[in-house]
Amino acid sequence: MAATADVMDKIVALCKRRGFIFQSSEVYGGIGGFWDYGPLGVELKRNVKDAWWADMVRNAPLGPDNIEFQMVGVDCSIIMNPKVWEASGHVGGFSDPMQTCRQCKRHLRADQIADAVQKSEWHEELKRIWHEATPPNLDKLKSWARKRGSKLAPGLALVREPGVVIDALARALARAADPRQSAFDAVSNVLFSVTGRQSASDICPHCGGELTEPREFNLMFETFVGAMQDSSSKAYLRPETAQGIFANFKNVLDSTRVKLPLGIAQIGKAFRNEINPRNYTFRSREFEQYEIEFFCHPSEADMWYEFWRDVRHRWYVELGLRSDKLRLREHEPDELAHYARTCADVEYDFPFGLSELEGIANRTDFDLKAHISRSGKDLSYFDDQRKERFVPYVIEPSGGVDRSVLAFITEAYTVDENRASPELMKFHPRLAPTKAAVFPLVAKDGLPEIAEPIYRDIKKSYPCQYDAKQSIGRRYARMDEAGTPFCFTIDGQTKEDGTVTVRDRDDASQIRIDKSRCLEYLRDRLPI
RNA sequence: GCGGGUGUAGCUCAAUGGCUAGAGCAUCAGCCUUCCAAGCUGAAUGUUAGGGGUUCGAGUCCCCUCACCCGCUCCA
Repeated sequence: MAATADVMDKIVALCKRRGFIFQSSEVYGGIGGFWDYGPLGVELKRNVKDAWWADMVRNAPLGPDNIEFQMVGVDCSIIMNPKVWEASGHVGGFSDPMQTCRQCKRHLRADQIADAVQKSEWHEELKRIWHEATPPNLDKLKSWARKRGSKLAPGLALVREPGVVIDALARALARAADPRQSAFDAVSNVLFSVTGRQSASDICPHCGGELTEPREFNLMFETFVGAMQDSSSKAYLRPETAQGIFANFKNVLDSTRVKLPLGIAQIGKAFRNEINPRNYTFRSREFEQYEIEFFCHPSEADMWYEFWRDVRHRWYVELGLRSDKLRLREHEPDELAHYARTCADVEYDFPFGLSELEGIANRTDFDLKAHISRSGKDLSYFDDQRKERFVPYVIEPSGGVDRSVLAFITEAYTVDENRASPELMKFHPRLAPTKAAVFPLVAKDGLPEIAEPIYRDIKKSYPCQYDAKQSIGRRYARMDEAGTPFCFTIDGQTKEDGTVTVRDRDDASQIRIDKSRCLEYLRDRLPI
């Protein structure tokens, strides 16, 4: 674990040193959960998004049995009518009331507490002792508190202040007409706290300690539309781009002559007020998503789900996530969100653990039906072939752009102690921020005069750097850290036979090609 | 939000409560250099996170604030 943490630290350091990723507002000490992309990072991220848009939208793959289907894009506003988020369930359901244990300081979801208490070992034992005798044996309870209790539930009132609690229990039993009616659940609150006011839902399942009041954690950022800040002007920054697509489903149908099956794609920012952003850019409060909502007939939903799951997994592999760190994992039925019938995650094993890059879900007709019901608009679809009107099912491949970028960075990061410059970034050439560099071996003897036109020629087609300063080794090393796949070097031999060397980033090998063929060399190795 | 840790140059780190806060690496300039962070010379770089206090004197001790990191929680 120490070693893997070190790897992440090295990656973070390289990303800062070379200008991939900076902490947002760093001059003011930073701000948690927000990150900036530097000159190399913005090129890398743009390449990732461009590759997605090119491969998924403009040149979408053929469907099962080579079905050609339609794929279009949208770019929706970040702030939408708040009713969108009421319909989608985000206002009500996208928040988790949390409670904190005053004793052990654990943070717990309020809706899971009562259940967890019932299942806890200390609760089982208390219950058993209580029911063993009639009336309950208080001495036995007292000795349990001293021994087992102090281990299992050190935060429990009965354990912390046995005298006070046992007295309170004795009084409660004396008051009861029939001790047998003093069912465990009815008086158990006395066991839990000296005030007797706590119930099983206010007790820490781990240590028996008292919890704070439930606190609302709505993960949506709030803002106000217009200058007046009151409840009527409250709005939200979108927590996902998907709802913009659902809200525009009818607009797209009515304006573009598309037919089902139909995919609508969007890349854009989304915002979630995470309780605790962690793991570098992985869990950010402001992040970018690429999402497809793929609308189809309900009877074909399973087929399209499998299709998209495999297409999306393959896309990551083809862009360089070749190691066994990339995994495709089907969700277990009990893991599924309320809106999803089936779901698979594309996961990457980062140094900080296996984490999700993208989820592919069968969302059924949940979202469209929610918007039909809330807005009163008819969002159903009439299929001319089938002569049938229906609410489409939706397959949703929803990926995190920044998470993918971090995975590509992590996979590309390579340490080779046999090289003079051990650290390098082996980006897929399609993703590499800079595609090539041009160096005169020395900054004299007419070499710069040969190199500069080559650089200017390449620059018209590909991001390219020119560098004549310092030793050649240092220049190669800098390009290795930037992940530049190819370096062209002009040397003395260039003046004699017109050839330059091409140096390969991954193995530092060199070949000579004619100086007129540099651009052609790149075109053969870079798509588009 | 709670607990723990950290905060000195771009990076890694020094500096017993005591002189003008130093060193290596990196950066930049010049020289040299015909293929892998080479060599020589030189330069630039700090509100010691911010604020307050104790003291003759604070990077160092105390308090507050801020930020980041690690747990609890999270899923694009």
